[in-house]
Amino acid sequence: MPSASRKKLTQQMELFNYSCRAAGLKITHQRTLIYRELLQQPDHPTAEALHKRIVREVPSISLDTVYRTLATLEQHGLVNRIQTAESQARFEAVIAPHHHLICSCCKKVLDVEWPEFDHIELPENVRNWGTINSKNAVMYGTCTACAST
Amino acid sequence: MPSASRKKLTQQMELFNYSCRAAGLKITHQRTLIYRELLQQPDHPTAEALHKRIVREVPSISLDTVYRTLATLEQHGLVNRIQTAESQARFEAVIAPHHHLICSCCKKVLDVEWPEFDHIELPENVRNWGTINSKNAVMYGTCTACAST
DNA sequence: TTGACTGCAAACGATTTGCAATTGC
DNA sequence: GCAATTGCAAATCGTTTGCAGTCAA
Repeated sequence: MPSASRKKLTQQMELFNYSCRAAGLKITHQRTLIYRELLQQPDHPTAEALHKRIVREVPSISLDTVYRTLATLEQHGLVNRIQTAESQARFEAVIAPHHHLICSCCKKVLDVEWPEFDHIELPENVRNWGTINSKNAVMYGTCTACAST
Repeated sequence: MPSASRKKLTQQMELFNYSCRAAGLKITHQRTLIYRELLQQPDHPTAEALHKRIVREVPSISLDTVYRTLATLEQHGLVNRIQTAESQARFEAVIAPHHHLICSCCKKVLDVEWPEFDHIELPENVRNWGTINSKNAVMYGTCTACAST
């Protein structure tokens, strides 16, 4: 790993530790492993995929803990759960607002920024509905890799 | 039911029959019931909710059939599956492009039109990713009903 | 020390599936 | 009549939970 990204990772982990303390969460070995792995994986892994990777380093970690940790971190806004039409949920570390591009074929999820979307006004009738906390765009299609096969 | 909407329903059911035939799907009593119920329910029911309602009319229909039918209709683009962070999937008859407003509290899903969104250009980097078939916006918030309690 | 966290195993709930009977075309 | 579809029951799969031991603070 280039030293620049290693440094960034360290910073993000420090922020994670800080957020945990602020939320009253203990900083356990497992939580650290899970969050670090999530930061390093750009591919929105499922709980199972995450577990498989971490087990290589720490064979004793259990899948339940991965699930439980992700749920806890999600509750505290440190992790996002992405529900697609697939059976399994996917996760990502919360970094910056962005949107998702999902390949209907291989189910891979790609992050995209879309400032034009972030800035447009909400539809009118939303106002009397209540308060919006977040809005998100999801695009479905076929990626070039799948299209070429 | 006012006669106008009854007439509309009949039209939609005729379209359904037509689409089934076009897709090579047999028009069974159960499929008709399920699709009609879905058309009449504006609240994006879950498979179970749908089943509960239909059982009143036809006690012999099984939950499996509801699941199977929804999956079949979804494959043929007659029904949309809406996956939220909830455990259960919700369904809607495909009518016109629209977007979703989800209350984080009561989990109810409301349809909204949002032509401004439909018309904005896709983010740039999407073009080299592949082909987009559809795009959809989801907004999360708290509805006034939940906020007032 | 002490309550939060973990691993284990068992439970859970939504959805799917194999099979024999039934039904639409 | 034949293939598609259904109902039934059992299986599956992702995820959650109870409990006793362990660990961070």
